Amino acid sequence: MSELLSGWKRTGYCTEFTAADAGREVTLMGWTNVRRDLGALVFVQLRDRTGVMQVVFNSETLSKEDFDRACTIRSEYVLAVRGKVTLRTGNMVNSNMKTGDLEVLVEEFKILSTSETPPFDISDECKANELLRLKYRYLDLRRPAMQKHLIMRHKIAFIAREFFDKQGFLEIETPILTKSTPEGARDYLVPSRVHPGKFFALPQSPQLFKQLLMLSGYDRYFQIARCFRDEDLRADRQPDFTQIDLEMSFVEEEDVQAVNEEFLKKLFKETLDVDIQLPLPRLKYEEAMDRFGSDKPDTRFGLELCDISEVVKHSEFSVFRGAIENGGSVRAINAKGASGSFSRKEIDALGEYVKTYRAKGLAWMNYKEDGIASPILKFLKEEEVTAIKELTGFEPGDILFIIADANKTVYASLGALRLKLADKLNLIPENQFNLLWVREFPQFEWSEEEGRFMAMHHPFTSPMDEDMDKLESDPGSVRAKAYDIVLNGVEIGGGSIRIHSQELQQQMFRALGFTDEQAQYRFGFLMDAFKYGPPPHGGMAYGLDRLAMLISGTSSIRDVIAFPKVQNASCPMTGAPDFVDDKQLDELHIACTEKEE
RNA sequence: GGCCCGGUAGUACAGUUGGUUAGUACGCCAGCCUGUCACGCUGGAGGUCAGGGGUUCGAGCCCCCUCCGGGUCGCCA
Repeated sequence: MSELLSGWKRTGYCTEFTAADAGREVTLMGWTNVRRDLGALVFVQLRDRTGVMQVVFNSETLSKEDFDRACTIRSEYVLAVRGKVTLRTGNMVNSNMKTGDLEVLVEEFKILSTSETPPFDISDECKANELLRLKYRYLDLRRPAMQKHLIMRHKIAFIAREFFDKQGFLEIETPILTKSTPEGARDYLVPSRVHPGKFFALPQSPQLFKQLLMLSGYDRYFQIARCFRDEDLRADRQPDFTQIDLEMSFVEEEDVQAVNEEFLKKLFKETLDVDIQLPLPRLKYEEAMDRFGSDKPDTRFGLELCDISEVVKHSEFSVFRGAIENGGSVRAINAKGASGSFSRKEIDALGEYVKTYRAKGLAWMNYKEDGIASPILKFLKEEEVTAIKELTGFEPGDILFIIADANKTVYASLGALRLKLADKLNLIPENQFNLLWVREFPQFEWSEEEGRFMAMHHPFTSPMDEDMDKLESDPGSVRAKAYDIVLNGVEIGGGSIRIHSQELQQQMFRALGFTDEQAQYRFGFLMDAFKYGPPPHGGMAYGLDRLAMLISGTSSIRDVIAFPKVQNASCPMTGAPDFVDDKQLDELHIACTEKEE
């Protein structure tokens, strides 16, 4: 059935032609988007990745045999048509189409491929559920919206390569099969055939290799690097994803940030024609948490947090007093003018919402025209209410939401509530791109599960100079030379200045509770290398997928990945992961303990 | 692992209080049609109501379990 090209060459893409081409003989190739059969006249919209062109099969100008053949054309058939570009006039013009003033009158054509009826409509209006689209991803990718996303992703990667190349960065590949570094996320493991019982790990990031490249003297490195983390998925998280990864030698924090600000400026100009003002705002971690309850604050709107602990610390209301006495705090968000925006039922729903973040409850005060309505008013003294009003700017027409708990819980729940409120109150402006740096992250994070401090960024991050002496005496208060780049409340990248002193690195491993033997076993190659003159260095990495997602304006990372995985980390199209032959397992020295029918 | 939402022709949905033969639109198939462009007209085919179990005279609808998808908390150095 499929005909061969036999020397036919495509003149150009479907949308490449204009009125100036009228009369020109052209050859177009593409997929049948829409067919309209009027009996003795058949219209087909021919589609390629640029768009569509109408081609016309006329029974008067084609042989009967050819016209009958044209009548067999169906959706998604692949055609090659030869004919004359012709102007459409009068009501033949379709002003909704880019090529609506043109059509090609077919003189000769080939049906290069036939197609079964696709399981869903290949168009942007298609509402088929995502699982079906992912099962037939190759068809889903024909939709203009998906093509637009992948083209944008390409553009971002291309701009990155162009920019970093011009800045003297070398793109150097690092291994995909590498050594497990269990400090971070779970590793994907690959069994070794030649080393029974031993495993490679897929890289969570090229971190150690890029540091070694600095030691080797490649003082500006970058890579568009595939990374793998065996953790649960989210709307903005895939198990295999791509980083724009870079590292620089002989630099401090500001140097890394300066180069990257220029990159971001270029990126937003060339993708969205948005002008980014430099330098970008810088926010300390502590301030970000205090004001926004988040280390990746969305600064496109207000609703900032307000600490009212001081004025309620002696309150008779035991929930408030208790939280403070236990080392926590009481904080509030004043939703200005939102008094009438929430029914009692909706407020209760917000209370349920914050429980997701382990808050025990949500206190609120609704300042109506006739006074404050609030379930907690009876517990508060008049001067406490007055003080709260003063601190938070609480006025008639406002609603105040208050959470009292451990700081971690207060930040998480109020930070989430802040986003929820902004969404409900339509406070988030469109087409605004707020980029900012968050810096001075804590070096360590206490892990209840492990019963020890863990590196918040990673174990190779340098502490801040002024906190160096507290590494052992007070690890919890040590700040790191670590920074994240945040766009509209999404962490799109992060990095740090690394430790380049062998002694300090050893001290760090000890602070993290590793014995020297454990450190040697896991990171010995790095420690060894550091004996040979590592330069001061630092860098960062962007999540390319997230960047593409935000720049494309979609809310799912799957929209900007050609072949993504679903929530249980499987691929509906290939069926991966899947069982393998016993023979393969034998060769890998793996005994299979679990197998379904 | 927890919580929330969802699963009905190829697709998107409707389906009343549990009650006769499960509907609508698009798509598909056939016929007619020379200017369509959301083509039109006529006719037709198409259902494991996710799967299993239960309650009931009777289940798409109620209950339980399982599977699958989405969101999220934990997790993600």
